[in-house]
Amino acid sequence: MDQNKIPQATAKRLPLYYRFLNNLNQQGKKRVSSKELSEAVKVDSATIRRDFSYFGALGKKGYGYNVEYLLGFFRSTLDQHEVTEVALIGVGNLGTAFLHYNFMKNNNIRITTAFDADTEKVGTDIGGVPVYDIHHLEEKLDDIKVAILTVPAVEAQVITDKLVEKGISGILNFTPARISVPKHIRVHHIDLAVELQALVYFLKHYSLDKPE
Amino acid sequence: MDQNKIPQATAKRLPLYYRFLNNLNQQGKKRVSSKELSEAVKVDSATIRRDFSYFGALGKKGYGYNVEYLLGFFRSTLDQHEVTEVALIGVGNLGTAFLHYNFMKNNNIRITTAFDADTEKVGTDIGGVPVYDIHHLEEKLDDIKVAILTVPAVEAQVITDKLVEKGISGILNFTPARISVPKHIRVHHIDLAVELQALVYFLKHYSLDKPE
DNA sequence: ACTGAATTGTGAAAAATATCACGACTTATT
DNA sequence: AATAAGTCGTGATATTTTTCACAATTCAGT
Repeated sequence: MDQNKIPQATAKRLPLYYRFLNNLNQQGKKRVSSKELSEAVKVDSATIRRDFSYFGALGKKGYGYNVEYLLGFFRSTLDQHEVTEVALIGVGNLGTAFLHYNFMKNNNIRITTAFDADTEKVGTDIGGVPVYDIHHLEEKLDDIKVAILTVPAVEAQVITDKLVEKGISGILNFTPARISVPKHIRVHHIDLAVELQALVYFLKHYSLDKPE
Repeated sequence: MDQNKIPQATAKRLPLYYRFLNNLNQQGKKRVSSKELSEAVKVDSATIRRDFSYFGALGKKGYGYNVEYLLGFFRSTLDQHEVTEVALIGVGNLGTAFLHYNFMKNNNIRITTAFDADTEKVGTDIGGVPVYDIHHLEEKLDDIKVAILTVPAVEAQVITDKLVEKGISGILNFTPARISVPKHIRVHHIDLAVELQALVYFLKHYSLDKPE
């Protein structure tokens, strides 16, 4: 909407920076240099300075960055003032892992609703989140714009279609299926098997001390 | 070691291609075009052709690619002939999800050993994988080169150090901690909270129909 | 055989990302 | 006040990745 100039690669690193700044702040640190931050998050210090510079001059030459100031800045940049409600579809092991994760701690994100087909799970609370019957997806999804998809691959497209119909904006897809959506909806894929296989491939084919 | 010319971006897509070729093959499809594949995996068709071209001329102009041939080619490229044994450290919800995932179906990867600190879990089998006491990591890890790290963040570095000492080559790190390792060891980070937050950020700041 | 439609493989260009390297400024110390 | 050490912000450059666009080739139909 507004800051379209920020490179996607930078945007993907912002949450990471944010979390580490939070840690530093909690440790009572007042200032931090790009070099220190670099060691903590394993991103080149020049890249960090460049990333920050897209938002203006946030630091002081010869000094570094004021942790509290930077944190406040990122808080508003990352929209941490307003809670984002998220639905979780599919309460298997992976889904349950998400339900137990406290996103509120660092991020103003809350999973408010979960869905599953298993009647044993429907009606329970997991990690404080009520689990509804997936067949009632249409009624219970009101106003939620983001969904985490942790269902079996075969269900992925059917459920996606329902989410789309209910006006979802973004989907974090953990199924191996590459789901199809209208082009105004954003889908991020995280494919655990692909990640594992890619790691194995890199180990076998790339010589040591190569980055990422 | 050998094919160092292949771009990293390409290498990361190979497992994805491989899985979809497998699907096609099981469906009995004999040929496929880069355009079809593109729709299935959501990667631009020119990118797919470019990716394949790093391995030589695998297709036929005006025809496309022979599914079986391509599959065989990738099988050997991705070292699918030799089983890769993987250890899983931390049998929480996320870890359990991995233990139930059958990587052998498409990939010749097998989780052979799991570790946890919880005495209730130690000694059990989950998804056919024996769970050992994490304090016996040193004795039971023999010869395993790849580990999946799904422990609480505070434990991450300590356990990593032990893995390094035992000669691990690669770690798939699901903890929010950015672990430190000697530079010849490869670590891939998958940070679930960061992924979720990045998605939310993109939704708020990037206008629609933007890619990835 | 010929024609038209489909599709690859790739040179070239564009776009995105990362890194280098240094002037300018800040702080601390003497 | 002067000096030294530390650090940012950024122009310039390098590297990586994606995309365009088209000649060359193949296939299917007549």
